[in-house]
Amino acid sequence: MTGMRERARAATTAEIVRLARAQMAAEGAAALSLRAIARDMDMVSSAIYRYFPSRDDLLTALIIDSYDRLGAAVEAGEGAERRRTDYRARWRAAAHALRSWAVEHPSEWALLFGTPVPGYAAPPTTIPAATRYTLVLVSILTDMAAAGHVHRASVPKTLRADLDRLRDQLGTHASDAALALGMSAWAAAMGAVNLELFGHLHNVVNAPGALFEAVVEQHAVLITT
Amino acid sequence: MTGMRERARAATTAEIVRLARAQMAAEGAAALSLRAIARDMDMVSSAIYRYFPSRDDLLTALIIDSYDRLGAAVEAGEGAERRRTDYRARWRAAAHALRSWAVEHPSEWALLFGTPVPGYAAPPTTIPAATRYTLVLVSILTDMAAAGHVHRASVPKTLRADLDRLRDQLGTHASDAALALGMSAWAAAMGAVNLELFGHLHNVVNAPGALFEAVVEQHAVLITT
DNA sequence: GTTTGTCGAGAGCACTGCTCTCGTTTCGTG
DNA sequence: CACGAAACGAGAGCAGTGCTCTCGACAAAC
Repeated sequence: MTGMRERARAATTAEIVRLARAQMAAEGAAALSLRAIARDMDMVSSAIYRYFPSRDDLLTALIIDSYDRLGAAVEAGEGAERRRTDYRARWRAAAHALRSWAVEHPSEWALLFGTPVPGYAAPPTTIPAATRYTLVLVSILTDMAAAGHVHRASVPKTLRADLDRLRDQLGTHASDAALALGMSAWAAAMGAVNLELFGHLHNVVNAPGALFEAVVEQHAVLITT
Repeated sequence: MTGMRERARAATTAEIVRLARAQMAAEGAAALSLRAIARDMDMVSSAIYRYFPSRDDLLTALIIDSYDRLGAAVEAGEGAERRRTDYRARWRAAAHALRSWAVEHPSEWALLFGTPVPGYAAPPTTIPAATRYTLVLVSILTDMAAAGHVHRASVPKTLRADLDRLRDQLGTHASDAALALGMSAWAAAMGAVNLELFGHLHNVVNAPGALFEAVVEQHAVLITT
Protein backbone atom coordinates (compact mmCIF):
# COMPACT_ATOMS: atom_id res chain seq x y z
CA MET A 1 0.00 0.00 0.00
CA THR A 2 2.89 2.32 0.56
CA GLY A 3 4.73 2.18 -2.70
CA MET A 4 7.78 4.35 -3.04
CA ARG A 5 5.72 6.54 -5.33
CA GLU A 6 3.11 7.32 -2.69
CA ARG A 7 5.71 7.94 -0.05
CA ALA A 8 7.63 10.30 -2.29
CA ARG A 9 4.44 12.10 -3.15
CA ALA A 10 3.43 12.54 0.47
CA ALA A 11 6.89 13.75 1.38
CA THR A 12 6.97 16.26 -1.45
CA THR A 13 3.49 17.52 -0.67
CA ALA A 14 4.42 18.01 2.96
CA GLU A 15 7.63 19.77 1.99
CA ILE A 16 5.73 22.17 -0.25
CA VAL A 17 3.32 23.03 2.54
CA ARG A 18 6.19 23.42 4.98
CA LEU A 19 8.07 25.82 2.73
CA ALA A 20 4.87 27.67 1.90
CA ARG A 21 4.19 28.21 5.59
CA ALA A 22 7.74 29.40 6.17
CA GLN A 23 7.56 31.79 3.26
CA MET A 24 4.20 33.06 4.47
CA ALA A 25 5.57 33.69 7.94
CA ALA A 26 8.53 35.56 6.49
CA GLU A 27 6.88 37.70 3.85
CA GLY A 28 3.15 37.55 4.42
CA ALA A 29 0.44 35.48 2.82
CA ALA A 30 0.06 37.72 -0.21
CA ALA A 31 3.71 37.27 -1.17
CA LEU A 32 3.40 33.50 -1.37
CA SER A 33 5.04 32.45 -4.62
CA LEU A 34 4.92 29.02 -6.20
CA ARG A 35 8.11 29.74 -8.09
CA ALA A 36 9.94 30.66 -4.91
CA ILE A 37 8.83 27.44 -3.28
CA ALA A 38 10.01 25.51 -6.31
CA ARG A 39 13.38 27.29 -6.17
CA ASP A 40 13.79 26.37 -2.52
CA MET A 41 13.18 22.76 -3.44
CA ASP A 42 15.54 22.82 -6.40
CA MET A 43 12.65 22.06 -8.64
CA VAL A 44 11.10 23.73 -11.60
CA SER A 45 7.94 25.74 -11.05
CA SER A 46 5.78 23.58 -13.26
CA ALA A 47 6.53 20.54 -11.11
CA ILE A 48 4.57 22.06 -8.21
CA TYR A 49 1.44 21.71 -10.31
CA ARG A 50 1.73 17.95 -10.03
CA TYR A 51 0.85 18.38 -6.35
CA PHE A 52 -1.39 21.43 -6.27
CA PRO A 53 -3.40 22.22 -9.39
CA SER A 54 -3.30 25.93 -8.60
CA ARG A 55 -2.10 28.50 -6.14
CA ASP A 56 -5.58 28.63 -4.67
CA ASP A 57 -5.51 24.94 -3.89
CA LEU A 58 -2.27 25.39 -2.02
CA LEU A 59 -3.89 28.27 -0.14
CA THR A 60 -6.82 26.03 0.73
CA ALA A 61 -4.48 23.42 2.15
CA LEU A 62 -2.75 26.07 4.23
CA ILE A 63 -6.07 27.50 5.43
CA ILE A 64 -7.37 24.14 6.56
CA ASP A 65 -4.12 23.41 8.35
CA SER A 66 -4.13 26.79 10.09
CA TYR A 67 -7.75 26.50 11.16
CA ASP A 68 -6.97 23.12 12.59
CA ARG A 69 -4.01 24.33 14.59
CA LEU A 70 -5.97 27.30 15.86
CA GLY A 71 -8.76 24.99 16.90
CA ALA A 72 -6.33 22.71 18.70
CA ALA A 73 -4.74 25.65 20.51
CA VAL A 74 -8.08 27.02 21.71
CA GLU A 75 -9.25 23.57 22.77
CA ALA A 76 -6.05 23.00 24.69
CA GLY A 77 -6.24 26.38 26.38
CA GLU A 78 -9.80 25.93 27.48
CA GLY A 79 -9.25 22.30 28.42
CA ALA A 80 -6.43 23.26 30.76
CA GLU A 81 -8.94 24.96 33.05
CA ARG A 82 -9.65 22.34 35.70
CA ARG A 83 -12.67 23.95 37.33
CA ARG A 84 -15.18 22.93 34.69
CA THR A 85 -18.04 24.74 36.38
CA ASP A 86 -16.15 28.02 36.49
CA TYR A 87 -17.51 29.13 33.14
CA ARG A 88 -15.98 32.54 33.40
CA ALA A 89 -12.53 30.99 33.79
CA ARG A 90 -13.15 28.67 30.87
CA TRP A 91 -14.13 31.62 28.67
CA ARG A 92 -11.03 33.54 29.74
CA ALA A 93 -8.81 30.55 29.02
CA ALA A 94 -10.29 29.97 25.57
CA ALA A 95 -10.13 33.64 24.64
CA HIS A 96 -6.55 34.08 25.72
CA ALA A 97 -5.55 30.95 23.87
CA LEU A 98 -7.13 32.49 20.78
CA ARG A 99 -5.18 35.72 21.09
CA SER A 100 -1.93 33.95 21.96
CA TRP A 101 -2.14 31.81 18.86
CA ALA A 102 -2.88 34.89 16.77
CA VAL A 103 0.07 36.81 18.17
CA GLU A 104 2.37 33.86 17.63
CA HIS A 105 1.16 33.20 14.08
CA PRO A 106 0.19 36.59 12.69
CA SER A 107 0.50 35.65 9.03
CA GLU A 108 -1.69 32.60 9.53
CA TRP A 109 -4.24 34.70 11.38
CA ALA A 110 -4.25 37.14 8.49
CA LEU A 111 -4.74 34.26 6.07
CA LEU A 112 -7.77 33.05 8.00
CA PHE A 113 -9.42 36.29 9.06
CA GLY A 114 -8.00 39.06 6.89
CA THR A 115 -9.15 40.24 3.51
CA PRO A 116 -10.41 37.31 1.49
CA VAL A 117 -8.40 36.81 -1.68
CA PRO A 118 -10.52 38.24 -4.51
CA GLY A 119 -11.92 35.54 -6.72
CA TYR A 120 -11.13 32.92 -4.12
CA ALA A 121 -14.05 31.22 -2.44
CA ALA A 122 -13.17 28.89 0.40
CA PRO A 123 -14.33 25.41 -0.63
CA PRO A 124 -16.71 23.51 1.66
CA THR A 125 -13.77 21.35 2.68
CA THR A 126 -12.64 24.12 5.00
CA ILE A 127 -15.89 24.31 6.96
CA PRO A 128 -15.21 21.62 9.59
CA ALA A 129 -11.78 23.03 10.37
CA ALA A 130 -13.13 26.59 10.40
CA THR A 131 -15.83 25.69 12.90
CA ARG A 132 -13.54 23.96 15.34
CA TYR A 133 -12.30 26.87 17.44
CA THR A 134 -15.86 28.16 17.62
CA LEU A 135 -17.22 25.01 19.18
CA VAL A 136 -15.24 25.59 22.35
CA LEU A 137 -17.36 28.62 23.18
CA VAL A 138 -20.50 26.72 22.28
CA SER A 139 -19.52 23.94 24.67
CA ILE A 140 -19.25 26.42 27.53
CA LEU A 141 -22.72 27.78 26.80
CA THR A 142 -24.09 24.25 26.47
CA ASP A 143 -22.66 23.26 29.84
CA MET A 144 -24.15 26.36 31.43
CA ALA A 145 -27.55 25.53 29.98
CA ALA A 146 -27.28 21.96 31.23
CA ALA A 147 -26.44 23.28 34.69
CA GLY A 148 -29.64 25.30 34.66
CA HIS A 149 -28.12 28.71 34.11
CA VAL A 150 -30.60 31.20 32.65
CA HIS A 151 -29.25 33.93 30.42
CA ARG A 152 -31.04 37.25 30.17
CA ALA A 153 -30.39 39.40 27.14
CA SER A 154 -32.46 41.02 24.45
CA VAL A 155 -32.23 39.07 21.21
CA PRO A 156 -32.88 40.93 17.93
CA LYS A 157 -35.84 39.45 16.10
CA THR A 158 -33.75 39.18 12.93
CA LEU A 159 -31.42 36.75 14.69
CA ARG A 160 -34.04 34.28 15.96
CA ALA A 161 -34.38 32.11 12.87
CA ASP A 162 -30.64 31.72 12.59
CA LEU A 163 -30.36 30.83 16.27
CA ASP A 164 -32.99 28.13 15.90
CA ARG A 165 -31.10 26.59 13.01
CA LEU A 166 -27.79 26.89 14.84
CA ARG A 167 -29.14 25.22 17.98
CA ASP A 168 -30.21 22.35 15.80
CA GLN A 169 -26.93 22.13 13.89
CA LEU A 170 -24.82 22.30 17.02
CA GLY A 171 -27.00 20.01 19.08
CA THR A 172 -27.04 22.36 22.03
CA HIS A 173 -29.81 23.42 24.38
CA ALA A 174 -28.44 26.90 24.98
CA SER A 175 -31.14 29.56 24.89
CA ASP A 176 -31.48 32.33 22.34
CA ALA A 177 -30.09 34.77 24.88
CA ALA A 178 -27.11 32.53 25.60
CA LEU A 179 -26.28 32.09 21.93
CA ALA A 180 -26.67 35.80 21.23
CA LEU A 181 -24.35 36.67 24.12
CA GLY A 182 -21.90 34.06 22.93
CA MET A 183 -21.84 35.38 19.40
CA SER A 184 -21.36 38.92 20.68
CA ALA A 185 -18.44 37.79 22.77
CA TRP A 186 -17.03 35.98 19.76
CA ALA A 187 -17.31 39.04 17.52
CA ALA A 188 -15.80 41.28 20.19
CA ALA A 189 -12.81 39.03 20.77
CA MET A 190 -12.21 38.68 17.04
CA GLY A 191 -12.46 42.43 16.61
CA ALA A 192 -9.97 43.14 19.37
CA VAL A 193 -7.44 40.70 17.92
CA ASN A 194 -7.89 42.10 14.42
CA LEU A 195 -7.41 45.68 15.58
CA GLU A 196 -4.26 44.69 17.42
CA LEU A 197 -2.71 42.50 14.74
CA PHE A 198 -3.61 44.69 11.80
CA GLY A 199 -1.98 47.71 13.38
CA HIS A 200 -5.01 49.82 14.24
CA LEU A 201 -3.96 50.31 17.84
CA HIS A 202 -0.70 52.08 17.06
CA ASN A 203 -0.57 55.11 19.33
CA VAL A 204 -3.93 54.09 20.73
CA VAL A 205 -3.25 51.11 22.94
CA ASN A 206 0.43 50.36 23.22
CA ALA A 207 0.25 47.76 25.98
CA PRO A 208 -0.02 44.48 24.10
CA GLY A 209 -3.27 42.71 24.69
CA ALA A 210 -4.66 45.38 27.00
CA LEU A 211 -7.69 46.09 24.82
CA PHE A 212 -8.30 42.39 24.38
CA GLU A 213 -8.15 41.95 28.14
CA ALA A 214 -10.81 44.62 28.64
CA VAL A 215 -13.03 43.10 25.97
CA VAL A 216 -12.73 39.62 27.44
CA GLU A 217 -13.56 40.81 30.93
CA GLN A 218 -16.63 42.73 29.78
CA HIS A 219 -17.96 39.64 28.08
CA ALA A 220 -16.93 37.35 30.90
CA VAL A 221 -19.42 39.28 33.02
CA LEU A 222 -22.07 39.37 30.29
CA ILE A 223 -21.88 35.66 29.62
CA THR A 224 -22.01 34.50 33.23
CA THR A 225 -24.80 36.69 34.59
CA MET B 1 -1.38 80.42 -10.49
CA THR B 2 -3.46 77.98 -12.48
CA GLY B 3 -1.37 77.44 -15.56
CA MET B 4 -2.69 74.90 -17.99
CA ARG B 5 0.03 72.58 -16.78
CA GLU B 6 -1.19 72.54 -13.17
CA ARG B 7 -4.80 72.12 -14.20
CA ALA B 8 -3.94 69.22 -16.45
CA ARG B 9 -1.94 67.63 -13.67
CA ALA B 10 -4.75 67.94 -11.14
CA ALA B 11 -7.26 66.52 -13.60
CA THR B 12 -5.04 63.56 -14.47
CA THR B 13 -4.34 62.81 -10.80
CA ALA B 14 -8.05 62.85 -10.02
CA GLU B 15 -8.79 60.63 -12.99
CA ILE B 16 -6.22 58.09 -11.84
CA VAL B 17 -7.75 57.94 -8.37
CA ARG B 18 -11.23 57.68 -9.84
CA LEU B 19 -10.29 54.76 -12.07
CA ALA B 20 -8.35 53.12 -9.26
CA ARG B 21 -11.39 53.24 -7.02
CA ALA B 22 -13.60 51.85 -9.76
CA GLN B 23 -11.18 49.04 -10.45
CA MET B 24 -10.94 48.32 -6.73
CA ALA B 25 -14.71 48.14 -6.38
CA ALA B 26 -14.90 45.79 -9.34
CA GLU B 27 -12.06 43.40 -8.64
CA GLY B 28 -10.91 43.99 -5.08
CA ALA B 29 -8.07 45.99 -3.66
CA ALA B 30 -5.44 43.33 -4.24
CA ALA B 31 -6.13 43.26 -7.97
CA LEU B 32 -5.41 46.96 -8.38
CA SER B 33 -3.13 47.28 -11.38
CA LEU B 34 -1.29 50.39 -12.51
CA ARG B 35 -1.11 49.06 -16.04
CA ALA B 36 -4.85 48.51 -16.18
CA ILE B 37 -5.46 52.06 -15.02
CA ALA B 38 -3.07 53.32 -17.67
CA ARG B 39 -4.88 51.28 -20.31
CA ASP B 40 -8.23 52.75 -19.29
CA MET B 41 -6.74 56.21 -19.73
CA ASP B 42 -5.17 55.40 -23.08
CA MET B 43 -1.80 56.06 -21.58
CA VAL B 44 1.34 54.08 -21.15
CA SER B 45 2.02 52.53 -17.75
CA SER B 46 5.18 54.50 -17.12
CA ALA B 47 3.26 57.76 -17.38
CA ILE B 48 1.39 56.97 -14.17
CA TYR B 49 4.66 57.27 -12.29
CA ARG B 50 4.68 61.00 -13.07
CA TYR B 51 1.75 61.27 -10.67
CA PHE B 52 2.33 58.53 -8.13
CA PRO B 53 5.91 57.44 -7.48
CA SER B 54 4.79 53.91 -6.65
CA ARG B 55 1.79 51.67 -6.28
CA ASP B 56 2.00 52.13 -2.52
CA ASP B 57 1.64 55.88 -2.87
CA LEU B 58 -1.50 55.40 -4.88
CA LEU B 59 -2.74 53.03 -2.19
CA THR B 60 -2.02 55.64 0.44
CA ALA B 61 -4.07 58.21 -1.46
CA LEU B 62 -6.94 55.75 -1.72
CA ILE B 63 -6.69 54.86 1.97
CA ILE B 64 -6.81 58.47 3.11
CA ASP B 65 -9.76 59.15 0.85
CA SER B 66 -11.66 56.10 2.11
CA TYR B 67 -11.00 56.90 5.77
CA ASP B 68 -12.29 60.37 5.15
CA ARG B 69 -15.48 59.21 3.51
CA LEU B 70 -16.05 56.66 6.27
CA GLY B 71 -15.53 59.39 8.86
CA ALA B 72 -17.98 61.67 7.09
CA ALA B 73 -20.58 58.89 6.88
CA VAL B 74 -20.34 58.06 10.59
CA GLU B 75 -20.43 61.73 11.55
CA ALA B 76 -23.50 62.29 9.40
CA GLY B 77 -25.26 59.22 10.81
CA GLU B 78 -24.63 60.20 14.41
CA GLY B 79 -25.35 63.87 13.74
CA ALA B 80 -28.78 63.01 12.36
CA GLU B 81 -29.89 61.93 15.83
CA ARG B 82 -31.69 65.00 17.18
CA ARG B 83 -31.99 63.97 20.81
CA ARG B 84 -28.42 64.79 21.78
CA THR B 85 -28.87 63.54 25.35
CA ASP B 86 -30.11 60.14 24.20
CA TYR B 87 -26.64 58.68 24.20
CA ARG B 88 -27.86 55.21 23.43
CA ALA B 89 -29.59 56.46 20.28
CA ARG B 90 -26.46 58.34 19.25
CA TRP B 91 -24.37 55.20 19.63
CA ARG B 92 -26.85 53.18 17.62
CA ALA B 93 -26.90 55.80 14.87
CA ALA B 94 -23.10 55.97 14.66
CA ALA B 95 -22.69 52.21 14.70
CA HIS B 96 -25.28 51.60 12.02
CA ALA B 97 -23.76 54.30 9.85
CA LEU B 98 -20.46 52.45 10.21
CA ARG B 99 -21.91 49.14 9.08
CA SER B 100 -23.93 50.70 6.29
CA TRP B 101 -20.85 52.34 4.83
CA ALA B 102 -18.97 49.05 5.09
CA VAL B 103 -21.71 47.10 3.34
CA GLU B 104 -21.93 49.69 0.58
CA HIS B 105 -18.17 49.90 0.07
CA PRO B 106 -16.83 46.45 0.88
CA SER B 107 -13.61 46.78 -1.08
CA GLU B 108 -12.79 50.06 0.60
CA TRP B 109 -13.54 48.53 4.00
CA ALA B 110 -11.19 45.69 3.16
CA LEU B 111 -8.55 48.18 2.13
CA LEU B 112 -8.81 49.96 5.47
CA PHE B 113 -9.35 47.12 7.89
CA GLY B 114 -8.32 43.93 6.14
CA THR B 115 -4.92 42.33 5.93
CA PRO B 116 -2.27 45.01 5.77
CA VAL B 117 -0.26 44.83 2.55
CA PRO B 118 3.04 43.18 3.47
CA GLY B 119 5.90 45.61 3.39
CA TYR B 120 3.51 48.53 3.32
CA ALA B 121 3.43 50.75 6.40
CA ALA B 122 0.75 53.40 6.42
CA PRO B 123 2.51 56.77 6.49
CA PRO B 124 1.71 59.23 9.30
CA THR B 125 -0.29 61.23 6.75
CA THR B 126 -3.11 58.74 7.16
CA ILE B 127 -3.46 59.20 10.93
CA PRO B 128 -5.86 62.18 11.00
CA ALA B 129 -8.19 60.58 8.48
CA ALA B 130 -7.96 57.22 10.26
CA THR B 131 -8.93 58.75 13.59
CA ARG B 132 -11.95 60.61 12.31
CA TYR B 133 -14.65 57.94 12.53
CA THR B 134 -13.38 57.06 16.00
CA LEU B 135 -13.90 60.52 17.39
CA VAL B 136 -17.64 60.25 17.04
CA LEU B 137 -17.75 57.60 19.75
CA VAL B 138 -15.38 59.65 21.89
CA SER B 139 -17.67 62.66 21.60
CA ILE B 140 -20.59 60.63 22.93
CA LEU B 141 -18.56 59.52 25.95
CA THR B 142 -17.32 63.07 26.50
CA ASP B 143 -20.85 64.45 26.49
CA MET B 144 -21.92 61.78 28.97
CA ALA B 145 -19.06 62.69 31.28
CA ALA B 146 -19.93 66.38 31.02
CA ALA B 147 -23.53 65.53 31.91
CA GLY B 148 -22.30 63.85 35.07
CA HIS B 149 -22.80 60.24 34.01
CA VAL B 150 -20.68 57.83 36.01
CA HIS B 151 -19.53 54.65 34.28
CA ARG B 152 -18.86 51.53 36.28
CA ALA B 153 -16.63 48.88 34.75
CA SER B 154 -13.49 47.08 35.71
CA VAL B 155 -10.49 48.46 33.85
CA PRO B 156 -7.47 46.20 33.33
CA LYS B 157 -4.38 47.66 34.97
CA THR B 158 -2.45 47.25 31.74
CA LEU B 159 -4.79 49.66 30.02
CA ARG B 160 -4.54 52.54 32.50
CA ALA B 161 -1.42 54.24 31.18
CA ASP B 162 -2.77 54.21 27.64
CA LEU B 163 -6.09 55.61 28.81
CA ASP B 164 -4.35 58.48 30.59
CA ARG B 165 -2.47 59.37 27.45
CA LEU B 166 -5.56 59.04 25.30
CA ARG B 167 -7.60 61.27 27.58
CA ASP B 168 -4.91 63.89 27.16
CA GLN B 169 -4.61 63.48 23.40
CA LEU B 170 -8.35 63.59 22.85
CA GLY B 171 -9.02 66.40 25.31
CA THR B 172 -11.86 64.53 26.96
CA HIS B 173 -12.86 64.11 30.59
CA ALA B 174 -14.32 60.67 30.16
CA SER B 175 -13.32 58.30 32.95
CA ASP B 176 -11.18 55.19 32.61
CA ALA B 177 -14.29 53.05 32.81
CA ALA B 178 -16.02 55.09 30.12
CA LEU B 179 -13.06 54.87 27.76
CA ALA B 180 -12.63 51.17 28.37
CA LEU B 181 -16.29 50.53 27.67
CA GLY B 182 -16.07 52.67 24.57
CA MET B 183 -13.08 50.82 23.22
CA SER B 184 -14.76 47.49 23.89
CA ALA B 185 -17.80 48.66 21.97
CA TRP B 186 -15.54 49.83 19.16
CA ALA B 187 -13.73 46.49 18.96
CA ALA B 188 -16.99 44.55 19.08
CA ALA B 189 -18.59 46.57 16.30
CA MET B 190 -15.50 46.29 14.12
CA GLY B 191 -15.37 42.56 14.76
CA ALA B 192 -19.00 42.05 13.81
CA VAL B 193 -18.57 43.96 10.55
CA ASN B 194 -15.41 42.08 9.71
CA LEU B 195 -17.00 38.71 10.34
CA GLU B 196 -19.92 39.65 8.13
CA LEU B 197 -17.98 41.24 5.26
CA PHE B 198 -15.18 38.70 5.18
CA GLY B 199 -17.61 35.83 4.87
CA HIS B 200 -17.26 34.18 8.25
CA LEU B 201 -20.99 34.16 8.91
CA HIS B 202 -21.91 31.99 5.92
CA ASN B 203 -24.28 29.35 7.24
CA VAL B 204 -23.93 30.88 10.68
CA VAL B 205 -25.91 34.09 10.54
CA ASN B 206 -27.72 34.50 7.26
CA ALA B 207 -29.86 37.51 8.17
CA PRO B 208 -27.74 40.48 7.10
CA GLY B 209 -26.66 42.63 10.00
CA ALA B 210 -28.36 40.50 12.62
CA LEU B 211 -25.17 39.75 14.52
CA PHE B 212 -24.15 43.38 14.30
CA GLU B 213 -27.53 44.38 15.69
CA ALA B 214 -27.06 42.10 18.69
CA VAL B 215 -23.56 43.39 19.33
CA VAL B 216 -24.65 47.02 19.12
CA GLU B 217 -27.53 46.46 21.52
CA GLN B 218 -25.35 44.68 24.08
CA HIS B 219 -22.94 47.58 24.07
CA ALA B 220 -25.69 50.18 24.00
CA VAL B 221 -26.67 48.87 27.41
CA LEU B 222 -23.09 48.61 28.65
CA ILE B 223 -22.21 52.13 27.63
CA THR B 224 -25.26 53.83 29.08
CA THR B 225 -25.46 52.17 32.46
C1' DG C 1 14.53 83.77 -26.86
C1' DT C 2 16.85 80.65 -24.50
C1' DT C 3 16.99 77.54 -20.81
C1' DT C 4 14.77 74.58 -17.44
C1' DG C 5 11.71 71.26 -16.05
C1' DT C 6 7.60 68.39 -16.93
C1' DC C 7 5.24 65.17 -19.71
C1' DG C 8 4.04 60.77 -22.46
C1' DA C 9 5.98 57.07 -25.24
C1' DG C 10 8.59 53.12 -25.64
C1' DA C 11 11.84 49.54 -24.60
C1' DG C 12 13.37 46.63 -21.20
C1' DC C 13 14.22 44.03 -16.51
C1' DA C 14 12.86 40.79 -13.19
C1' DC C 15 9.15 38.71 -11.52
C1' DT C 16 4.45 36.16 -11.23
C1' DG C 17 0.74 32.05 -12.22
C1' DC C 18 -0.07 28.85 -15.46
C1' DT C 19 0.02 25.64 -19.85
C1' DC C 20 1.98 22.46 -22.94
C1' DT C 21 5.24 19.12 -24.56
C1' DC C 22 8.74 15.64 -24.02
C1' DG C 23 11.61 11.93 -22.21
C1' DT C 24 11.92 9.13 -18.01
C1' DT C 25 10.41 6.29 -14.25
C1' DT C 26 7.12 3.70 -11.52
C1' DC C 27 2.89 0.92 -11.03
C1' DG C 28 -0.87 -2.33 -11.91
C1' DT C 29 -2.35 -5.92 -14.86
C1' DG C 30 -2.64 -9.33 -18.41
C1' DC D 1 7.59 -11.27 -16.75
C1' DA D 2 6.34 -7.83 -20.09
C1' DC D 3 3.72 -4.06 -21.53
C1' DG D 4 0.69 -0.13 -21.40
C1' DA D 5 -0.99 3.49 -18.39
C1' DA D 6 -0.14 6.77 -15.31
C1' DA D 7 2.76 9.95 -12.79
C1' DC D 8 6.79 12.73 -12.70
C1' DG D 9 10.42 16.63 -13.46
C1' DA D 10 12.45 19.60 -16.91
C1' DG D 11 12.07 23.12 -20.06
C1' DA D 12 10.06 26.52 -23.10
C1' DG D 13 6.66 29.75 -23.55
C1' DC D 14 2.42 33.02 -22.76
C1' DA D 15 0.34 36.88 -20.68
C1' DG D 16 0.47 39.59 -17.04
C1' DT D 17 2.70 42.59 -13.11
C1' DG D 18 5.62 46.84 -10.81
C1' DC D 19 9.16 49.59 -11.96
C1' DT D 20 13.40 51.99 -14.40
C1' DC D 21 15.59 54.30 -18.01
C1' DT D 22 16.06 57.09 -22.12
C1' DC D 23 14.31 60.15 -25.60
C1' DG D 24 11.80 63.73 -28.07
C1' DA D 25 8.03 67.26 -27.53
C1' DC D 26 6.12 70.97 -25.18
C1' DA D 27 5.05 74.66 -21.54
C1' DA D 28 6.98 77.85 -18.04
C1' DA D 29 10.23 80.87 -16.12
C1' DC D 30 14.09 83.87 -16.69
